[in-house]
Amino acid sequence: MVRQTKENAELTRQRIIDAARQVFLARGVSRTSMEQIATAAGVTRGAVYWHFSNKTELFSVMREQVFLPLIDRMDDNLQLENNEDPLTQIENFLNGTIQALNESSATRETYEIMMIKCEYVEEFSEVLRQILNNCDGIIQKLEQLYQRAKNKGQLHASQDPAQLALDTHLFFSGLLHMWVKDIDGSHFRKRTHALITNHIDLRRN
Amino acid sequence: MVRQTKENAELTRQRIIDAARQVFLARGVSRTSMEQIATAAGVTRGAVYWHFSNKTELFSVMREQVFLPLIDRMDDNLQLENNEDPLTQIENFLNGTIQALNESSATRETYEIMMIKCEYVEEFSEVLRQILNNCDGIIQKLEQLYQRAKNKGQLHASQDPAQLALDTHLFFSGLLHMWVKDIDGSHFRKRTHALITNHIDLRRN
DNA sequence: TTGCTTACATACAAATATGAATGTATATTA
DNA sequence: TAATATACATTCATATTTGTATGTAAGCAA
Repeated sequence: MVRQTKENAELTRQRIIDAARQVFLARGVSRTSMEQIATAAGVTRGAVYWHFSNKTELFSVMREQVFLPLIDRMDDNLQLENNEDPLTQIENFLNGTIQALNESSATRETYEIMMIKCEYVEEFSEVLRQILNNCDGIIQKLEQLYQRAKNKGQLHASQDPAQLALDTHLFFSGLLHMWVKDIDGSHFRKRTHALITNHIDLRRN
Repeated sequence: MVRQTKENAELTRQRIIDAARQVFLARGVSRTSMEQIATAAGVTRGAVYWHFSNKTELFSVMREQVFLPLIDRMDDNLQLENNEDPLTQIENFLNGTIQALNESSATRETYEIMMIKCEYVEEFSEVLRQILNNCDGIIQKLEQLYQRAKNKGQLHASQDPAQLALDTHLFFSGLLHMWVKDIDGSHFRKRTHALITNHIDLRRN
């Protein structure tokens, strides 16, 4: 095969991205060579370099393909609505994200790569900054929801929405990390739902 | 310099470890070559290979030098005592760990390397397993302390020690991750104390 | 003081990875 | 349908890195 149609080329491109994800997952981003990605995708390095200028760009594309939709979804779930029950909305947001991981292997794998199979140095520090920015957004929205919950009398009077938001965000961060790291011992993954319920119930008046 | 005395050799060894930590921190573990470590330590690769058989071993030694004492310290802080105030003991444990990070740059740097500058694949997956094991220990001890707190009436009756322990562990995991990632913007690092206080106060009856 | 060992430095061989250059057959377009 | 651009494969030149092998001067034990 020498020259493909546009559509086929697009398929090849996607195959390369998927192959990259698999090799990143198995060998870590740094140890992965373009040759390994090409082989996994059933093409040569020429094809990989045709579609992506280098490994960093390929990584970015792979990441954004999974993360941008996920962030959108999270934003949606955290959107202020005329909701009678903001606390449950937060709970749903947390559960929804875990559900996304359970449902999509691409999402799961990308998360794992980003958390424990990638070194955030040089070009990759930029990614870290993006992640932190995204965290800020989530924290803000959580705070607004907690404020609403407070206004509706769902919280104890002494609780501060800003602090609650940070606490929930840290809980969620930790949860995602443990979820990802607990690969075989699914004894942790199965508990997530109870953990989330418990976390929210701690706040309920 | 060709042949050092035993003491000097030990100093050289330690210089290599310290140099490795610096280069790991700046370039990530994977991208770091033995040559770079040697140069940073002011020796040649010959010296590095004489003291350590390869990069993985050097990494392990660097890690254990910081982690084993830290884990010991954490264990101590979580030890069951005839303490009147288990909740405060947990609070002190959390604060103590953050304090260790603040006080020792080696600890801080090692944490940063392990969290965002290291890929957990192949030989390194073993490290991940150790970390998870250590987490289990912490969770168990937290649970015991929460049980004591409950017996003493420090908690609300509805709260379950096991769930609280997990929640605190996730909070703490997330806290450490954010603490490490929030390198420049120390706006987060400064809030840790308040966050910890708040987290514990959420549980107080 | 001799001989062995240590604590490195230096040199070597092999493997691996990268980016670019070039080749080429086929889509696509004018 | 001829010209051109595309979608790759192949080849090449160049670093890098690794582990080991060898060299060597000084420490140390007898």
